Amino acid sequence: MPNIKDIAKAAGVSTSTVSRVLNNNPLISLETRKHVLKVMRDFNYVPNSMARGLSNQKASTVALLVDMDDSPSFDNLFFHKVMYGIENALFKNNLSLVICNLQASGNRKKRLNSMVQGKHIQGAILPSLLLGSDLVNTLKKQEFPFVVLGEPENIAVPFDWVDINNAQGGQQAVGYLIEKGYRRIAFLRGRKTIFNRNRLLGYQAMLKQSNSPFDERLIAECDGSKDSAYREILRLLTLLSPPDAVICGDNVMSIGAMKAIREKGRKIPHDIGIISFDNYPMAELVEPTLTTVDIDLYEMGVEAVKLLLRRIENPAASHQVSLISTSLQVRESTRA
Amino acid sequence: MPNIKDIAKAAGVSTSTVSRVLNNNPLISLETRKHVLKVMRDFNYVPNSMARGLSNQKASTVALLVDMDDSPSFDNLFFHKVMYGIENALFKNNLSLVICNLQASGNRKKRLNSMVQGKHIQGAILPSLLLGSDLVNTLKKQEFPFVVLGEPENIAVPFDWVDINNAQGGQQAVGYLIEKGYRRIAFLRGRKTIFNRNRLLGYQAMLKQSNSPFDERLIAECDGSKDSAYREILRLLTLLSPPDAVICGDNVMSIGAMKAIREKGRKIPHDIGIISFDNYPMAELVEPTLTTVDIDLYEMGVEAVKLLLRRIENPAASHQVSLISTSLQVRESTRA
DNA sequence: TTGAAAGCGCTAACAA
DNA sequence: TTGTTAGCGCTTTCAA
Repeated sequence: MPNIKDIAKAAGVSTSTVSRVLNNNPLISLETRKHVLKVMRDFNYVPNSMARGLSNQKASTVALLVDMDDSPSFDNLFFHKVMYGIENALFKNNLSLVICNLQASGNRKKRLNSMVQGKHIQGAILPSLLLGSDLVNTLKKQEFPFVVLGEPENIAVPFDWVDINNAQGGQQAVGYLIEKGYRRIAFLRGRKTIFNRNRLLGYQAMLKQSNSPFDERLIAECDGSKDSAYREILRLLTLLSPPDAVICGDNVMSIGAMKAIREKGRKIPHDIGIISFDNYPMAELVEPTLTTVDIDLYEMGVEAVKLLLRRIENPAASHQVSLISTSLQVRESTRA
Repeated sequence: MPNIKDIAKAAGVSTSTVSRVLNNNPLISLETRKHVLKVMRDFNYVPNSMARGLSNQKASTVALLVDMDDSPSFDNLFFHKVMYGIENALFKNNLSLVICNLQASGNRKKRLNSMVQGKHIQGAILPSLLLGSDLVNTLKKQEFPFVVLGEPENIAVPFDWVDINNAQGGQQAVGYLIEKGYRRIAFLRGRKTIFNRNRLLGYQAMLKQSNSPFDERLIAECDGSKDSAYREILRLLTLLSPPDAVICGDNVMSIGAMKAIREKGRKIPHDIGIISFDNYPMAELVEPTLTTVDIDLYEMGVEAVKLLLRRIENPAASHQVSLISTSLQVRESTRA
């Protein structure tokens, strides 16, 4: 396996010249560059990433920190798509992605520290869920570049983050339902997370904007499970003036909601319309298929990398936030 | 950030002594070792991974190669769980996991080559799906350590691989159904993959073993979609002597099957029992909930790492295969 | 049981 | 525009 010396010798130049070619240094004459590149190709030369990293004092990897013990956050397609986006964006920048599992069961700080201090990674991307333990402070103190996935809650220090524009999603759902003639739109909220709150805020904002009355009784809170959704919808359907449409926090809740509606003898989408957040495969497996608020998680990953690279480039830059637009995926659960 | 010199100086020893302590070299006296360890702790010292790697001529990472473009293989919980197992097992061996996306759209060989030759990774784990292009040969030729996930098909060169014991799963399903009094057991096979074939083989083996008649007409082939499963089951139910139980290739097919059974007015599990392969969340969301053949993907990841480390340790070792046991997850879709 | 020093492959300051 | 050379932080051989 050839190294830079071999190339230099074969090309009849010094190692620094080869290095410059490698790094696209503009000082090199076109002729020399071409020649060296040819030799590299002939030798099938690939620079040693560790030597490069050591010399440059920076790794060529970025970590995606996750808590794999936390199934709801890790064990779902959400994560996959984000990861896909991240990997692709990193690759385009000659970086590679390392997955680092910060389980609650292990010593998170220690593990992260060994990655950071050990120069294993150049930056990190982590879900806001992981912020609880004072990881942020640790990272901040070391001036280590990182970006957070999902709007953070109650964190004093400022940092870069990216999230889905959940409020916009709520607005789109309401707007579409109104457009289709639904009038009493319920909102089935899942766990008390910040993104569910934002979705609700969007819902309220759109009702107001379209001069529709806002009825607090149409907001149901559940724990995100199928069963709790089922119970809540049954309850809503016994109201004096029951809803004629429901916006569900996610696909799982939608299944509980649909069951309740079916049992009450109402027809979807004729009597009651449903829009669900998220767009998992099951949205197309149920009957009728679900109209969803689709969230572009791939793009969210790409954006996270963008922010991270910006931060690495300029550690002192002002903190930035990116929100990814949502879009409606119309299927059968809303009137045509 | 302290380096090995700082530690050496502070401890009043040479850098080689510090290095020996770092590497658990037994030649170091207990006293010296303790002292050096204390200084390390005081300084919060973490060795630079790149310097180590450069010196040792080997990276501290292992790559999981995936094709993220291929949704069916990547975009599912299957992958998550395997990854979970891999990460954990690697971590226990002071290795970290890098995700490398070998999309069909990109130049796979080139990308892999830059990882391997660039000393970015010490070994690789890849799904058998990726073997098509002659990646194996490339890896083999370089004597690069790798392990394959999933039984390979038609590959001439031998290598280490690990898979779920699918045949065993088929046997368990049949055995349990027979035990519960079902007599005419249909097998709804998904795409023509090797693991579906193995499941079918297990099915046949167990029928034979329990002296149950094997009726070819009870084997239905479909493309793995809900709709094709629905059609096939409808067809089976019109046979002169229709099945009283169905083994489905996966959860999605089960949904189509259940729909067909419901429409025909048969009751699950009374009239017809269902067992599904895989154990996705949706198995618990449908009604009745699905009895499944659970596959331990976490363990499969762990095992893959075990084989990989063995190969790294001893490149000339004989090739090994590991099959992970399946287990039955009993729920409502089979008689109690 | 420990230390001195060369070397892993690359980069960059300085010199030419 | 290119070459010389001193590191980057660690490991390991050889000598003591």
